[in-house]
Amino acid sequence: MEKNRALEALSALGQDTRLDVFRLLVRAGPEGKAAGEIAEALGVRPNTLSSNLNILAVAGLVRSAREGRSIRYFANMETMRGLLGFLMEDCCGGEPGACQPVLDQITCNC
Amino acid sequence: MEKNRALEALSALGQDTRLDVFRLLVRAGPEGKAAGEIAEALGVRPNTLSSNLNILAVAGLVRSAREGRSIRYFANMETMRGLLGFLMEDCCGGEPGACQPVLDQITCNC
DNA sequence: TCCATAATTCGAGTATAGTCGAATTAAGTT
DNA sequence: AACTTAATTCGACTATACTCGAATTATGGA
Repeated sequence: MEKNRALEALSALGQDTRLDVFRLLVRAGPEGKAAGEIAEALGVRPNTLSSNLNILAVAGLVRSAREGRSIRYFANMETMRGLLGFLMEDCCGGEPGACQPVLDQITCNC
Repeated sequence: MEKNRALEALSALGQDTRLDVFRLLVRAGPEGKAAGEIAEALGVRPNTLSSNLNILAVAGLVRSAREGRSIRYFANMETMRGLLGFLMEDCCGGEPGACQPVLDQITCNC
């Protein structure tokens, strides 16, 4: 991932509502959630949510698919992957092995 | 890492100059870099840099140590570790194993 | 002590981001 | 076609973030 894409993703996630939205979608998994469901779950107005969803979409962190009159949103793990990779680039500069403890931390319970 | 700390770190990194500073310090490794060196390397004014360094420090992403009349800054990998862990929390919601490709991506050349 | 250098703090100006109400588009229903 | 519901777009307002020049603090040297 190039720097500008990473920057876009980071600043997209660095905002209260959007971080909530993204995490909600990550937890929702491949089923995703409709915009209305997200709005209700998080207690944000539809138009505000729409604006934030768009920012996440432009950043590549979510994608959407129409489903009847709803639009369903999904977390895009591909971009997440690129972002984490970017953040760890050159992590060992000067001290080989410095990043191992960092990597060890990242485990999940699946 | 709790959400507010993650949010602080993400929005700190979601800004052009600060992302550059952080990555520079990550690459600098345990030797770190003096504020003046950073300012020169990135071509930012000392006071602007100072403000940005402070934001990174409050977010826990860098720490500093005085050295003569310079102040030397270091990337704080501990916080980085917490942040990555936070972002991957619940990553498998709904689809066990969904996060494995994400984790596989994060390797470094050390 | 006086001066020079490194970095920070302060205050102001500008730009950007976030939210809102209202209007609009899109899809399904009757 | 007229109506309802879901979501988005639009325009305006407010708050926050970023950067800057000037002044200040802190350290080391003459």
